[in-house]
Amino acid sequence: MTATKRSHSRAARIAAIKAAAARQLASRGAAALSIREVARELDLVSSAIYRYFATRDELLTALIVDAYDDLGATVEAAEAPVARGRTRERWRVACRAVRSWAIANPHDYALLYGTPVPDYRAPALTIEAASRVIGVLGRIMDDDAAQRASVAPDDAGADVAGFLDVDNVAAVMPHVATGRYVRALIAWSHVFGSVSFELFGHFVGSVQDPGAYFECVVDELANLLGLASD
Amino acid sequence: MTATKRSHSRAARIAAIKAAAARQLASRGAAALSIREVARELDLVSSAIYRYFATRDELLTALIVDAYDDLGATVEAAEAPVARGRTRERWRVACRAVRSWAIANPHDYALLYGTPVPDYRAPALTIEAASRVIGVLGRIMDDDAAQRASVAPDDAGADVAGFLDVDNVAAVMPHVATGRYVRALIAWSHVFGSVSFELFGHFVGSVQDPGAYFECVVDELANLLGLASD
DNA sequence: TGTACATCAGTGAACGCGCGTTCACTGATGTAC
DNA sequence: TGTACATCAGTGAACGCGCGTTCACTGATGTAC
Repeated sequence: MTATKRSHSRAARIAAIKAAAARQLASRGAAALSIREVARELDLVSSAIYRYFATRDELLTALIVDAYDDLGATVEAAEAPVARGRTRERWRVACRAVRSWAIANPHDYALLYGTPVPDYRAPALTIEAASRVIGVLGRIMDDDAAQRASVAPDDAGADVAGFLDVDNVAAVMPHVATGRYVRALIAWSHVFGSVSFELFGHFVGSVQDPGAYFECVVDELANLLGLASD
Repeated sequence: MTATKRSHSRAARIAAIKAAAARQLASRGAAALSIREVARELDLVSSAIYRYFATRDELLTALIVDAYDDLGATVEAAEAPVARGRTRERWRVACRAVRSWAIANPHDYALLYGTPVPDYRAPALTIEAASRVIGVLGRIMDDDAAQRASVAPDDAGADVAGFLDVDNVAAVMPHVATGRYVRALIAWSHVFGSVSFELFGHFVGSVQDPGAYFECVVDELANLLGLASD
């Protein structure tokens, strides 16, 4: 009982540490995240943090997992209200949500999809956390395929079994034909590729209004996927 | 005359500093690049470096410019031997060259296309240097369009003038119809998006053999661009 | 309910490290007459 | 060709900074009998 009291305040402390660290991440980026600075913000001595996180990397891992989860939840929430059958609109909304989240949280986005932090090795935990967004985008493609199973025979004749993790991909979108996996991966990865290019400054000189451009891209990808128009 | 001697040895020093810095970049990444470490490698005192580069950022800028140039030259060299008319093959070869270069020089690639270095603002110089690779890929698309001007009417009806830097894009590929610009940008940026995903570990769990996958992607992009098959 | 003991949060000092940059300087290399 | 002067490369010490992590400790909170 009192045990719960102590563990409750412990949980609160952990949350406070993560929140402070997240704020620092948001304002100065992952490289600038420092245990001493976190401690300062909480009016603690730096060594106190070690009661909660054994190492800087452990704290960073927690932030990564939280960020993936936040992104996943955001995209889920954005896409949920759209009628299940309107797969193209779901796709659009989900893609927009990814981009908006990235723009609102550029350093978190960079932490997840940018250059890996040097000397940091991502534990399996983070890979699992990453799957939430993948799940949303995959489910949309899958629902579309399920609705119109007969329509498009796979044109990409390539035998994909040799170079994809077919089981994993199939688990995410069981109704999508194997021959369309490559396009699905292109569409999925391109969403992040576009956002990265925008955030990292590679559209300077070619794209003036990234928001409008992104809309076009999302529709082109929907075409590539053969999503039903509406 | 003797003036040239001094300036020659000066140029050699600058080259040596950049080479040492590039080695460190290659082995530990941009964040770990340190003027003191560079000086150590050259058996110099750290302050000596300031005779040649006013600041760490200036050195970093030089490395970025060199890296863009190296990438550009590599892709140009790879694509040059292919007959000009075989645009699809040129596209394939150029894309492969981008990927190979990235794999061979992962830290340079990350410096160019990954998360921007914190507190580093890229001068216009680097943007100019970046255009060399863009030029190669753009020229291929343009040559293809020039050869078969009549063929594909633009299907993407979007009026692109509002959100692209149409003049700049047109300068790179004057024969490509405005309506195809978005696809061209998708193809171009996706090459880097795929390479980034591979290098940064986001294909773990879905792509087993990134080389084979990349081949498929490149062909899909060629289809998207409507490049003549051969 | 009260006491003896164990657990845990947080302290404060220290270790050992590396960094970018400045500054006054020596000595060699080049220039002008 | 020789000398007086200016330019430049490189030195060595220092400034001031921040970092992650360890360790022996105090005092409060919780547990067992």
